[in-house]
Amino acid sequence: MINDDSEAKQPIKIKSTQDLGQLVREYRVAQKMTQADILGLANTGNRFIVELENGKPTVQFQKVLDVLDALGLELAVRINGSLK
Amino acid sequence: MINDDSEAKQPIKIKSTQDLGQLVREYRVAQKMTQADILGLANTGNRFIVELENGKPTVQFQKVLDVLDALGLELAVRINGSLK
DNA sequence: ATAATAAATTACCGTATGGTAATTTTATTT
DNA sequence: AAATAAAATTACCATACGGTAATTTATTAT
Repeated sequence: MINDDSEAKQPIKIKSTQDLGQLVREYRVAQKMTQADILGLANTGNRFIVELENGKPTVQFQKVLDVLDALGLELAVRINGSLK
Repeated sequence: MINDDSEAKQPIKIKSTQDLGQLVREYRVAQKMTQADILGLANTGNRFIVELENGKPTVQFQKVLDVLDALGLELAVRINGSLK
């Protein structure tokens, strides 16, 4: 491999629930966690994880926060384009 | 006033929907926008804005993105504590 | 290939979202 | 204080979220 530690450590912009789902899945997999692992930590059902990772637009905000937290991720709001 | 430009330009961590609502309201007011202004831009009803600003946990994710966008804000995900 | 593990789909269904629009309450302005 | 504007509340209600749990499909491992 060329670059062992290729995972970007910078914040990743979330423009859509698609972005969100993709990020969650990638990070979960990178962490070698299963969906079931998260179910327990985030207190949710399998349907939610699947729908979240598939980019469902209507997932509830707090539940997303729970899942992100279970993954060791956090959300931040910033001014458009700042820090690009 | 002691510090005229006191608004932090750094990303603001969102730990809860309370944080989110507070931030949205503060930023909206700072921008001298009314709730009604956002209704149009974000294609939503007054109920949503009120509930969002009041920290309702179950607001739908995509709608939140819409409102943030209308305010010129964006969401980012980062690793817990990175950039603290 | 088989077995085992993980992910996705589905049905059932109680509950809650959120739009609309009218009304009330609160805040701001003159 | 009156008037104006903004924010919040409410009722009505169609839509759909999301838990559970079983089933199916896909992926990984032996």
